[in-house]
Amino acid sequence: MRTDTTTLAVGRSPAAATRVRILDAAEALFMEHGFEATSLRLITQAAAVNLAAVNYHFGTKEELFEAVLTRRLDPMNQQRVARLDRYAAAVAPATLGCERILAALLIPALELARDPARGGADFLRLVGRAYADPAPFIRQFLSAQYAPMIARFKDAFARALPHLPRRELSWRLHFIMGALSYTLAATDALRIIAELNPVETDNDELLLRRLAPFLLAGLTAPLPELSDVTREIDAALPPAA
Amino acid sequence: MRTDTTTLAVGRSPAAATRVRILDAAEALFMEHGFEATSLRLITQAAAVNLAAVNYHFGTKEELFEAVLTRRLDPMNQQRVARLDRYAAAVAPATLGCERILAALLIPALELARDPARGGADFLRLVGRAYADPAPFIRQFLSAQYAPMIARFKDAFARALPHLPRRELSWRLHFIMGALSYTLAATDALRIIAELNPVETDNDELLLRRLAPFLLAGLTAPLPELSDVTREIDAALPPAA
DNA sequence: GTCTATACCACGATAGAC
DNA sequence: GTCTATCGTGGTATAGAC
Repeated sequence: MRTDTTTLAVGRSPAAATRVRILDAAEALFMEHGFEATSLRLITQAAAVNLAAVNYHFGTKEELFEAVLTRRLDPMNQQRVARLDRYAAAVAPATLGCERILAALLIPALELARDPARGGADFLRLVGRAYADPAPFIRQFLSAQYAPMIARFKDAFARALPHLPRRELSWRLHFIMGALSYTLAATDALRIIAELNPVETDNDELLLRRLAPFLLAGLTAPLPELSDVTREIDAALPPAA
Repeated sequence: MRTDTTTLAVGRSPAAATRVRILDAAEALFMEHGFEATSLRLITQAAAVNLAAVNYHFGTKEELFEAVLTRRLDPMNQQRVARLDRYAAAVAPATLGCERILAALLIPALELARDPARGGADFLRLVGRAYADPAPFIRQFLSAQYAPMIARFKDAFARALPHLPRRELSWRLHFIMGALSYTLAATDALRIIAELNPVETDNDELLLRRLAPFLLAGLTAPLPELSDVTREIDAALPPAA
């Protein structure tokens, strides 16, 4: 039965090494081609293991995919929460600002992005894509994976923005995670925006540095009732039937 | 050969009707299960046509997918540009504000979202998912589909925000399209944010009304050099190797 | 426990008959 | 224009070797 040597597996025993070799090969191929477009036959061939080994160690292709994500995501989300706790401990109670909370959310992602041993920026792109995948198993998995971390950050933001209704905060946090995921996922979609001038294929680091102020402004924006855009929408669209 | 009765096809001749029946069935099934997870056998069965009819009328499954998107997206993007032109004509030259430009971008999407005959909100979700799809053919198709529209809006925003460097504007427009796409795509991912309290399964209309102020604030945010978040990132992360 | 060989059915695509 | 037959490849399951 599936030994719980998920991450350690230094590769002493060839037995445990099989599991890790599959994980590594699957990660690289999923990053390159996506989930659906990557066949188990390609993965097992790259890992130099038998096709049935995936079924034995992970069950299905979907469970293999979840294992690939968990291996990197779980530590990263723990780092996010740990950094949030560290920031909170360094200031007076309930005085932690939005800037540092947002930084606690982004910095561990940046650190992962510049660490090739953990997949680097390509792995974050994989996560971003998974975040928008229609497959129910992916959505459920990511929900469970992110829920505790998100809950912690939502509480922190709620304390930093006491005037903002909880409901509104939920939406804005949703937009933030969406913009972050999409930004990471759509590396080559930049051409949609910058048609000809080939923006230097920035590493995700610079990208996140540009994203942070954008997200911070949206997070601290006035309430939607006051916005000129919604007034414009109201003027153009009569109430729905 | 593929008759060019893409949209009309009122269904007089059974020949043209086949093409539209495939289009309708494919649209519904792609919306429900996504591109890869929808088989041609399921589509042709739902459309009550032969399996090979897809190959005859559209070529490949990919081209069928593009036809499904084009049928709705092309008119919507034309409406966006038309509305932008209308707004620009109503004010003095170079005085069109960000609010109305953003409204021109969002209102046609809202109109489509509340029109079941064009697929409604589910179709927008399909587009949002496609926007983050790793498949190269989808990215290329959407680039070509959106490029002219985006270019028009980028010019408009550039006039409204003369102080903002062009490069920075490109990034922010990228973030806006990302947040928009993701928000549309991740209808059920709301639970990631609002764990237990089941936010009313809002129609996309309310969702976009909440998104608009968020995007407007990000668009008009101070330059990244001034942000506290980037300073925080700088403090935590020494320059990359 | 770990791994392998192999069989199974569904998939996208196409050639050729009608 | 439409259909049937068929090909190569996909994920999955299992029987049995080490």
